[in-house]
Amino acid sequence: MGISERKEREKVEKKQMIMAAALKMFLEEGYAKTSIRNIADAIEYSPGTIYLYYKDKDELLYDVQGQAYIQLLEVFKKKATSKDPLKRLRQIGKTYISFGLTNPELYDLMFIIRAPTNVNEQTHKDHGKKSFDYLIDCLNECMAKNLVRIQDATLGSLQMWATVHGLVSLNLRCRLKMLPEGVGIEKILYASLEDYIDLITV
Amino acid sequence: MGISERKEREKVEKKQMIMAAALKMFLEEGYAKTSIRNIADAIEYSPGTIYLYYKDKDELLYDVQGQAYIQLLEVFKKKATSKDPLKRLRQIGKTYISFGLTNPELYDLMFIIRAPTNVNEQTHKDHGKKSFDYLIDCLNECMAKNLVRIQDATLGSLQMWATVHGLVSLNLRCRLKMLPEGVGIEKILYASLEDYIDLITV
DNA sequence: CAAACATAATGAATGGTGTTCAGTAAATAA
DNA sequence: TTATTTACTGAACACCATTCATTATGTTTG
Repeated sequence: MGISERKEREKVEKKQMIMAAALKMFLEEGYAKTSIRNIADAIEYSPGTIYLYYKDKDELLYDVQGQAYIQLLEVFKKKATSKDPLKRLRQIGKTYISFGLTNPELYDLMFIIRAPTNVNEQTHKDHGKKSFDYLIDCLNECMAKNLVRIQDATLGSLQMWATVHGLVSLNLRCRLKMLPEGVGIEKILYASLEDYIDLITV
Repeated sequence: MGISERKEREKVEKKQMIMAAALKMFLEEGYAKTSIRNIADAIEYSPGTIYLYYKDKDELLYDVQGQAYIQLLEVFKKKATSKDPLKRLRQIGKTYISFGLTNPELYDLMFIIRAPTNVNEQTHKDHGKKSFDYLIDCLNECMAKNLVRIQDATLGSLQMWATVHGLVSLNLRCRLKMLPEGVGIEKILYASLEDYIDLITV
């Protein structure tokens, strides 16, 4: 009997439909301003239905975060492909900043906001590791070729990630207003990254 | 007639009383979980009264943020006082990380969370600038003595701030779970800072 | 085919939230 | 003493996340 299979498929599809609607609304209006009722309205179901597929609003966020991590990794794999590991390191950094600048709401969901009750550490452990490993691998290659002044790839990756995340998140939260005006903030962020990579190169 | 003066004083005192209660509860329970009603209960006034002193919950946050910036600057002035600018730079970085680790909720209020409706850019422009200038001055002194490989003090300060903020905020949001376990996260943060300063020193 | 069962969806109800505002009480001025 | 200003109240409004008894639909069994 293929009925239970079909039902299973429909269930998965409906869950994806809910997630897609939620993601769209999170990006357009922000997580906080998107209510379960709004999502229910958008997909033309009652609020209660959403709770048949997601335990609570947090759970919905975790799913969206996982999706976002996949997106980020895909962008890395598309944009940071130079054979030269040092060039690739620059590409990774640029791609990350560009990702944060062009998808501010998505970036927010992934790295900045806090779910009302908890954080799903597993989401970040699992998905986050893949992107982080992409950086570690690149840095390891740089180290093997003696291109960078870094002893530990993990520590070096953490430092570079902290730098770009710091830049992006401070900008997203309008905490860079004390910088001299006139010059475009985006230019400054990229320049700061370039400087950082110049610092670590031999 | 000193009556209006007294009234003015009482008004200021009451506002401070509200802010103190709010700050206490923000730190204990977090901004989101603290309701105007809770604050009103704590100070034994009705919810409506709070709106006589603060336009909305956002405004209350801005006031708390201003207070927090003052605190941060005071810690800098107390803990980062070495005559040697390079040592002072290390002290500033350490102090910042320590501030974020020991006051996670306060750090959250200042640099991570978003007020429901807006961000008061002026708060960060004004208060933030003072702390940021403390860093710029230090870096300028390092540059004058040819101690660091940095061309632009503002850009250099931004980079260093991004690094420490990145470290602290990623940790606060449990985004460092992919790091090898066992080693204390705090140690790693401080080590990462040390590495960074080693990088920029001549 | 009809009855029994399983699944899916509903939507009102609960207990919260920020915010407003007509009404009241107290302090001051006339 | 009366009038006026000021401070405060707390019920009311429109929302929120979440729950759950009820209903509707689809599937299986006798």
